[in-house]
Amino acid sequence: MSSNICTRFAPSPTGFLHVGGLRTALYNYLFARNHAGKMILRIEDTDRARFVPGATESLIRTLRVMGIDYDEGPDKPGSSGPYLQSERTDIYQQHAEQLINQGDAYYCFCTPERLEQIRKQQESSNQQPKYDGYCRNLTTSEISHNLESGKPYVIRLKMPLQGESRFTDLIREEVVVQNELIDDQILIKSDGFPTYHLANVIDDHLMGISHVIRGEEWLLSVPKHLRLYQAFEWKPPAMAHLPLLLNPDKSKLSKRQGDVAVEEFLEKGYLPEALNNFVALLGWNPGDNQEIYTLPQLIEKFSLERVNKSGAVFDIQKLNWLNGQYLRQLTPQDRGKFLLPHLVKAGFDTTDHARTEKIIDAVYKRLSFGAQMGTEAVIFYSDNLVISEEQARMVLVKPTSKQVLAHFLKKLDSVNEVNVDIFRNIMKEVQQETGISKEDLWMPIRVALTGVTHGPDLPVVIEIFGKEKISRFVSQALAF
RNA sequence: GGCGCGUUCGUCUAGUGGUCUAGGACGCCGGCCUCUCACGCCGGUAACACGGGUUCGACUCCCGUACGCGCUACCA
Repeated sequence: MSSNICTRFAPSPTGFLHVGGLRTALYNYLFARNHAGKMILRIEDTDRARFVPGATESLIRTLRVMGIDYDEGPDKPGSSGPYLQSERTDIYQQHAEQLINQGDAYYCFCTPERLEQIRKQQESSNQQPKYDGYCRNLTTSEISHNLESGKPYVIRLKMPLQGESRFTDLIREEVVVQNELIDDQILIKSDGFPTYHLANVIDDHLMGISHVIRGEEWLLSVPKHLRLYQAFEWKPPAMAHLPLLLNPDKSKLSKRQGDVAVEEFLEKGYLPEALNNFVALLGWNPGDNQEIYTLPQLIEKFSLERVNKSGAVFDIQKLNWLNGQYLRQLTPQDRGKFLLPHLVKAGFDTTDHARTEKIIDAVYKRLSFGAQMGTEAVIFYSDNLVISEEQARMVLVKPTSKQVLAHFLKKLDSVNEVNVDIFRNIMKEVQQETGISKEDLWMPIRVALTGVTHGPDLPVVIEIFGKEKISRFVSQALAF
């Protein structure tokens, strides 16, 4: 780890890891590893009102499952800690004071009510809402009087009133913002905690972050951050603002339109590798025609230059396809290990290991994700024939079907057990005796055994069923 | 409203002035395999937002318009 490249993923503990957060974390990880640099996990928990107990632990757990193996974080102490911003308040306080002393920040005693009022005024006159600078020029005696009388205050950044801020983003290139439009951002809230803007600048500097890779929603606050770096006389890190992940209707990806929590995808039986692969390709592409990449391959190929500028729709269909690809690539052992819990979750009896293995083997090619095990394997766990679809019912009422079923049952009675060879023999004999073949021959048996017109190969099904169950089901079908 | 960012098949994207009658993938449609569905294989459908420039030549460069999204909090 000889390079000076260092990235960070800095979520706030307000809930589960979001797929958008996963992508941000992944890009930070890929970039760091690609440059033989390191990555830090920092928890931005300065908003006490939105803090969710357990969220930090959940975030850490999910990142671990996803294989995003950062170098330092709350659970991995290193030289840059502490990694919880709530444990760094002294640092922020100290730096805020420095800013005040330098004249780069000022105390503001305005009440929320006054702030609300000026905002309303500005909005009604179609102006950009912005602090009016009332406390910018308070005299020192006014300030000390307010302070001494215990008046609540915040500390604000003193932004230049004119000129422009320009910076180069690694993804968006040149960005220019007029300074007069930038608010005197609150740096320290009245509860003494810093806002994101102050904390992230101080931490990024102190932790030696070389590249800030985060969502596009932060793009317009970069000038404020740059002003801070300037005031502290620090070298700002390189910036890369990622395009947003979108709902199918192109709005910002949200819970309202399907799942967004990584844990939920994991729960449903999506493989971490597939999720990473999919999410990596949302907004970035290595330029070849490959679709499936291992994590090491992603690391090797990743570059910020190839990150797109525009938002990407999270297309569940493609994820399903990709996850199916990964599922089918698994070794039989891994497949069994991965799919078994979903059989259990569906409430099926898995105590017979050999049988369970056969069932998994019979259906895995039909799955996009693990939870589909419940519907795909249900045919092996029902005790009675249930005809649930119209198509299946139509098969059974055909006269030829009754004929096939009757002959089949008679043949079945003459054997002691059923295996693939015996089954095939019986079918051949039924065909010869009835003159019925192909679909008219096989489909009645399929429907009689499974209740539906689709499913795994019949020989596979009959071997898992066994003679007794086959006989019972066919009798039921005959009586239908 | 103001400001910022963006705009290639329905979706993810390749494309960095001529190789584009625009390539790949998902989806969809058709075919093969087959008792069925799925898998797999083969084929098809479908896009440069619009208008001006610049240039011998624009998907590619510039400007404008439209549309989308983001920011506009004592939230991150």
